[in-house]
Amino acid sequence: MKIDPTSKSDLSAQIAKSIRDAIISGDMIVDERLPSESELADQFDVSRPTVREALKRLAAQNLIRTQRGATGGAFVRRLSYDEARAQHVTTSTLLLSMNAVDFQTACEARYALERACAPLSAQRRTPDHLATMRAEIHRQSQPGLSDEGFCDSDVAFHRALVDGAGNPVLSYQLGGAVEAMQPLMNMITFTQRNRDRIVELHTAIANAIEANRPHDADAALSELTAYTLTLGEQVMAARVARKG
Amino acid sequence: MKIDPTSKSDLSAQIAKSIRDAIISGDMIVDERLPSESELADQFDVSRPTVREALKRLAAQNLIRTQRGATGGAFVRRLSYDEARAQHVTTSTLLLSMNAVDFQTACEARYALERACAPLSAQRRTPDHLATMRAEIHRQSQPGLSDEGFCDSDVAFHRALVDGAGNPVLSYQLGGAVEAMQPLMNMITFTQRNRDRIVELHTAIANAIEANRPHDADAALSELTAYTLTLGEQVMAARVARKG
DNA sequence: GTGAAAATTAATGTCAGACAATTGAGAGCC
DNA sequence: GGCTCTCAATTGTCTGACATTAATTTTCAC
Repeated sequence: MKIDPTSKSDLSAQIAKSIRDAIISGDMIVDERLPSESELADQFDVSRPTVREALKRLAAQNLIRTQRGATGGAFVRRLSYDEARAQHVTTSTLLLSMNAVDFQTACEARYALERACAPLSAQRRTPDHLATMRAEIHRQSQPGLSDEGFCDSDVAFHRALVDGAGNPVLSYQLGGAVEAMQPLMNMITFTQRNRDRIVELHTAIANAIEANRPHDADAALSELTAYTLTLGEQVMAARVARKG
Repeated sequence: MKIDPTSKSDLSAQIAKSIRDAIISGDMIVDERLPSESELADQFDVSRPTVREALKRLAAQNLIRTQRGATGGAFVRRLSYDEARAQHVTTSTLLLSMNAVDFQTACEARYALERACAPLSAQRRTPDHLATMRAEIHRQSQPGLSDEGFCDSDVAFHRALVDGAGNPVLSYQLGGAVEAMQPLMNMITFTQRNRDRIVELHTAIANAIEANRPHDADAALSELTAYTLTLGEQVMAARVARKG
């Protein structure tokens, strides 16, 4: 294996790319062991620290895991749904916080995605999913619940709704999106929101899911969208009023 | 700043986490310069190579960029939509290829997501989006087009549909999903598919988007979903037949 | 005085070699 | 056979050095 010395990018970036390509293309399979750091250093004709930097890049993307000891080394790692979702949440959170996304855009995206899986959830949710939704609704109606607790419960409720569709790929995609956006939306709206109203809408959603009435679920989600948007506008108006 | 020496994880992982938290929490803002590697080494009481491994981890997640030279260093990087989507595509591709996702599940997730934004696209698409869709349809109907070219065009068509919703957050979420799944689906189905049929369905979608008829767009996408699922079943049947 | 060339400097990028820590495997003993 | 002990392989970390890059400052010819 060779590395292009005329390339502008770092050696460690090139080596990481080379190995990443091998993994993505299927040349290396899950749990396969990579050559040791010394061997890689020889193969790529670089020093061991450079190889290590490359391996750390891959580790940061959950592509490999490393083990110390005699039979240790770096191994191709199976990316689990949970890890993938965690990565998705991190990326989405950063994207939103760094790009001044306006509230309406985030809100629209979040509910558009969620409504995509509500019909499937109505059709296939297990009693477990439904029980989780009911439990979270109950938690949300406790007066002593903190704002953080309410937000967590909100995320858990919507996650149960998404998981109810019984499609892990969908759960990964939407779960990541909802988990990233819900806290941001709660941070904006918690000053203005009426918990009773949200509990009411959540109950409507749960009822529709329980009765396998996709259309009702969609309608309830529409109302929740509209209510959230209204909250956003109220917060904006309050901010303008304070400044003026 | 200090690092817990009793923790099981690597020093470089701990340092990376510490800096990452500072960025996510907003303690460090975009384009802010991190201390130099030597300074970080002093602050965390580790050697420079260890700091460098930590920085490479962050670079792999597009959280920082580095610059050489006198005024160089590591800077907090603004995560762009394109980079975020690229990361999302990479993660999704890996997840799908490593977890033996069955065709039906992937197909269902992909079209559920796409149908979520079709109504918005019908309402808001610009002439540009429509022109892109028409151009890709035309390209797909050229007899000389290679399988790879057809797949690329397919992705471009669906991406235009998603972008037509005019919501960058939605484009990031769905674009990533579609771009990751479409090639996999094409890889499976290209032996069986009928290009004319796909062009026909794409045209129906474009017509519905042009006429702002969300319901028609949804129906056409449903048909495309059903057709794709049929293809998947045919491929499976063919495989069984070969083996038996 | 001014402008271009050269030295300075501060930072990342890379290398070589060493030692520490961990862990599985096999030898040796009972 | 089962237990312990040593050993060897591998990753984790450190030290110190040099190379490379690029902005800044200085020098010096004009």
